[in-house]
Amino acid sequence: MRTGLSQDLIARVLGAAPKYTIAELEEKFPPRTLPDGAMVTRFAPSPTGFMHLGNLYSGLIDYKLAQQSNGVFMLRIEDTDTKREIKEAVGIVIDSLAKFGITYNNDETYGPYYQSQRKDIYHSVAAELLRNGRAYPCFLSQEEMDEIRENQKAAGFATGIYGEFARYRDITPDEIIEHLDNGEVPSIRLYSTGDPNKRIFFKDTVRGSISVPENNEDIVLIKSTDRLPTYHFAHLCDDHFMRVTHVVRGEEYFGTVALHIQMFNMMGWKLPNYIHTATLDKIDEETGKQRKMSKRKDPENNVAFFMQEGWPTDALIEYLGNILAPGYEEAKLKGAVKNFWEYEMKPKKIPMSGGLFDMKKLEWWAKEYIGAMSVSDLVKSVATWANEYGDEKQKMQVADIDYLTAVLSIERDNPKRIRKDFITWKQTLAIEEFFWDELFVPNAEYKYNADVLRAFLETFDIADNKDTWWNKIVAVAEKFGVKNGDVAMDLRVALSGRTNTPDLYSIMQVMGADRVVKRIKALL
RNA sequence: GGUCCCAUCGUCUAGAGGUCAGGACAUCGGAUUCUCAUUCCGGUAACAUGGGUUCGAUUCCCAUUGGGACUGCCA
Repeated sequence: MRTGLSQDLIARVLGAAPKYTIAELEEKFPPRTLPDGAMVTRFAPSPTGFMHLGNLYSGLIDYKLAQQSNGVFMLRIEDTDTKREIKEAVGIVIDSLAKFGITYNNDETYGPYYQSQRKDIYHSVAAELLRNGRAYPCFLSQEEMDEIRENQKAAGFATGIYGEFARYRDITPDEIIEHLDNGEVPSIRLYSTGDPNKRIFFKDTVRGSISVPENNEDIVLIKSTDRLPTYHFAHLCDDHFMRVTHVVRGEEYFGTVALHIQMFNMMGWKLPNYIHTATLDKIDEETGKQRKMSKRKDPENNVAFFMQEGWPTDALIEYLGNILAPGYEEAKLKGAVKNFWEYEMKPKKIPMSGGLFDMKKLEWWAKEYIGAMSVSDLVKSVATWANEYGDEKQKMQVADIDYLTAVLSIERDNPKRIRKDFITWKQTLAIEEFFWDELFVPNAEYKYNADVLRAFLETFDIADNKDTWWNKIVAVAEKFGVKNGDVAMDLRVALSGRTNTPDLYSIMQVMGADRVVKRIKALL
């Protein structure tokens, strides 16, 4: 610990006098009164322009934990990196959460929720640290730091500003004033007294007891460039004053826990529970090796991709839910719960090893999910998607809701025989295209038996029930000495242009007599 | 290089000091069906390696190997 700075100097160092004392902040953001066991969590993305799967994954844990414990789930925007900020980004996050049914509760009492608007809080805490000698103003320039790092690397030392490399660690008030008079803006650094030879122990909710070396780096608390806090300092201030009980974050933060514990201890604040989640991986198509999902190479890493492609958002929730709460799938298959929200996840069971994102399994969840939908819900989902994301063709397909409903009703009446070939809204429309004359592509490759088609047409009556209809097909087959299936195939291809379709009778019923006759005649 | 985390079928996982190591997806085979999709039945498939501890280890400990994260005035 070093000698603290005077109030005047603190005001000069920070650019302005701090607005609050710690006691005032404690009063302004009182401990929450919640039922026992209630968890307070937050989803805290930095607005980088899009939401990726990892975001959704950890946000889902946050939300679920709060939801099942009658706690509070907040959305906090970590917009302290002014260099990388992107305008539309926050809207994308909010919109994505809404689409996945994740709602947050940003109570005014604990706001504001944009870190860029919480400067007063950070500066007030920093002032306290400056006052009691736990932090100091640092005037190291970017060039100096680069040089220090290069030298450290060359000498084989750990990089960073610590010990002898922390040149301004013991700067005196007079020297500070000198730099200030010079027009320099300092960063505020932690005055670390940690000893890397000593170890610090903590409990991670997922990984259990962990021991790491103490932190000895004089990490930056307040940046000189914009006087905004770094992630570490914002984490300390925000998660304390927002009264967060469980901090869910990616494992990339694992290495900085020692620092965070150090800061919480320094302030005498209660450490939140930490849940460090594993990254979502995929197999690289080129190398065949497992790796972290990447923004550049993997379009499916962007949740916007799933919405554009029309994946049922709930299916994605189910899939992700089963990953973060192993056992959910079994519970659902057994009928113990209806959906992920009903399943109680155990924080301790969140997997700690990297999971491969498995598109095949996602497809399965999607098929199951759509298979369980009512026709009207299915129609609604498909139409809503087409109107928001679809092209002209897809919008046309959903224009006539009655016809769309008829098309999508095929093979959905028998609960044991629900077709499971729908995966996404987009793909659903695509495989049904032949029902629309504008999109129907006759099959020119297929060798039709014109006699069969002609014979079928002669007896065809749209009013026939399925048995009568089938008997007529059998009769045609006998007449020409071909198999029943061959007749059906001729008709199938004639009507749909495809060799694979759902129930033929249903198709004809939905298409209507005119369309059936017209398409067959076109081949004669 | 340093610090830290992880390791059960192809994938996601369950599991306990003694189990035929269980499930799901994928895959393969069979039955049903006018094709496809369904549905039903069945099969293949795993405890990374080496040392300990123990009557006994895949389970506990150590090492090795492999994978991952971090090592920024980014979060």
